[in-house]
Amino acid sequence: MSRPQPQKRATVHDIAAAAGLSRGTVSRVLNGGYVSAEARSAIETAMTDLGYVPNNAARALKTRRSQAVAFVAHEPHSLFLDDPNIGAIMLGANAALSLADHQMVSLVVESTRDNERVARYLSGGFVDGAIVVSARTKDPIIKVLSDLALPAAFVGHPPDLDQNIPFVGIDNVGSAVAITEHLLSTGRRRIGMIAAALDRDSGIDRLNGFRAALGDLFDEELIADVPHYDYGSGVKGMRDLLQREPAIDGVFAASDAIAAGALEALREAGRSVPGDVGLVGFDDSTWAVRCQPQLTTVHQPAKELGACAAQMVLRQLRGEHPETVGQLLPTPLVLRDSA
Amino acid sequence: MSRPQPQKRATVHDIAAAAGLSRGTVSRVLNGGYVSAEARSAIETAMTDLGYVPNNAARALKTRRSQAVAFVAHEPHSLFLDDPNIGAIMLGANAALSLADHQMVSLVVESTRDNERVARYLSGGFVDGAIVVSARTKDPIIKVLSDLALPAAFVGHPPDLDQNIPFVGIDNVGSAVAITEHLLSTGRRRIGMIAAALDRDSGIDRLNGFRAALGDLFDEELIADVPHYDYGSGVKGMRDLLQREPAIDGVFAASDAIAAGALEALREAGRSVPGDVGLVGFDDSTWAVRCQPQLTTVHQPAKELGACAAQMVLRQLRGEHPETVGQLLPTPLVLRDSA
DNA sequence: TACGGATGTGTGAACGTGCACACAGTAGGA
DNA sequence: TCCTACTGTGTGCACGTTCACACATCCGTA
Repeated sequence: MSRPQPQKRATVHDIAAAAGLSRGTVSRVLNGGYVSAEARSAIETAMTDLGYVPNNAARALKTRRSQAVAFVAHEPHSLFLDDPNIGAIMLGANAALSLADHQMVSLVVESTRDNERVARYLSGGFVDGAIVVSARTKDPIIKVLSDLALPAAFVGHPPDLDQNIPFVGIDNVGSAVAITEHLLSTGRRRIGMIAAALDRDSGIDRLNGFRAALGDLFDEELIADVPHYDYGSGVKGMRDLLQREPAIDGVFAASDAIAAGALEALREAGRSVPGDVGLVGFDDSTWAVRCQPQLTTVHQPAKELGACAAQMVLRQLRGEHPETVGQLLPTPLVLRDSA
Repeated sequence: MSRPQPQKRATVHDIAAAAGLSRGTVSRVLNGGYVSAEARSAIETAMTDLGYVPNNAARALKTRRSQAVAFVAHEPHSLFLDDPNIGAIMLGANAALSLADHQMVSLVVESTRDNERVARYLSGGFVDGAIVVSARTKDPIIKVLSDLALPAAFVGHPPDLDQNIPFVGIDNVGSAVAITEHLLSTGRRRIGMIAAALDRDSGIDRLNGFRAALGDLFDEELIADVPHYDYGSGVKGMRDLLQREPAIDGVFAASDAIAAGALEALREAGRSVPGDVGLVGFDDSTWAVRCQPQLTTVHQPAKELGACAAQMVLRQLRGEHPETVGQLLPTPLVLRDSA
């Protein structure tokens, strides 16, 4: 019935003409203002009839708003895939943004070259704001954002973060204390930790919490320091610990992926979990339930973190100043079979 | 030294004035055309001095090009996280697009409501093209794309895909034949399959390949049909198979995640792998090396699939018609320990 | 009657860019 | 000498929208 209507898209002019009104009134229907009921309904039917969709580029040009927010992930690609956490954060942010009619544009920073590309992109007016995850200490992006005064929010917070940039995170110290105390409560006394990513706040804080919870039982020798939160690091770290202290009876792995790797190393060394060694992880990711035995771990509300960061950016875009600069989300302990 | 320069961004006018030339010449420097060497260098220094970045919105408005390509993933969120494959495809596409100065915008389709949102988005001129992964048979998005005549490419191809829309994929049938023949070559005779996602080309093709390779040995009873390519489905499917045929000695899992789940079910039933049962997967994802024993599987070039789809869209944007409508990438067998 | 406010509508001017066109100068060939 | 082709540059307009402003109408009240 209807013609294929190949490329012509309806504009405000077209629907104004169809409704017998002016461009201004159409604009007011879209953006709010005084419009009579008849005018509004006439325009709305015209819009559905002609299948009107506002032209984003024109709107962006005039309003100086792109309706897009960058999601900057500072991770090597491989880790991006290996760590389900970051994916969940991204999905949470995406959901919150699209609910507010904003588009998420994801940028992966891997090399220094990428860093420049992203800086140029952020300063190019392509986005109205930015969500940054897993930034490092002394990350150049922190300075870029400060200089641009671009509305932003961090997931996690590097210690040198600008005071005015809001962040959302979890209480890594408190969570580490809680899970370590759980290990202690099951009677473990020679407890080690596979600590990862010590160039980031999350890594440092988990180690500090562990140290604080153990008190006199803490032994520097029982810390294995690995670069990433991944499976391979877990295998390596656990082998290391076993060599240094064969009598080890408890391990706090800085992530579930690391715990899974540790489990493998323990199995290969003939130790049973939780019989010989109690093992706990961190994240409550899909890893936790995949393992045999399933992992006792700290639940990290990844989706909520992303959503919360998105809200923080959106609030700034609405001109509101975030009443809380930093926000910490709760992290319940999840008790399963590994400790 | 330089003033903070709070919000004013340089425009073509500004650099034209700074270089003592006209807007037109600046535009020609940016987009090609006759420009003298002196004029070009004068403009280029003015651009770097003023930190000029072209205004995307204005350019998009004028050229009717957004320089953005949608990445449409038709997956439940949970699967998006569970399946590393799709993440790798996304990263491959992203890399190829940003190399060509295009932005990738990822859209996750989960519910029918999402479907409408995406259709509206695609028809809204926000993107110049679309990459679609894991579309279902009779997916409404196929019709939307055909109607819009939007440059697109599919990863994988539903049988009812429009003849003119290019796709890239792997030879699922051939790969399934190859891996099944490997199982046969190790002496297995009662071979079952955990088949998944039979509403998609990949799922159907893997099953068909399996059937073809087995010939007379094929037994309908030894097919467990599960909905998704995930771990949980693997556990369930394998339990099912074990109950139907305790003497089963080989299993082809439709994905590595499924194989990992199957491994768990086999362990729980006291069967050894590869001793009692030979097990093979599909994807060569991180799952394959995490398992104990590591999985023999089919390597799926996920990143390349994404990159290839991106190229197909870019070619169309350049006005070239893709010389090959469909392209299949090679999938080498990876022999490890599980069979 | 006149006035001020609330409500409703139309109009012109931008936003920053690319492109068609006009124009100018030079060189080569008939 | 004139015509054409090529190189190089400037100018006006349009892309589709929003926003400030002007204008018009209606009401209640001084």
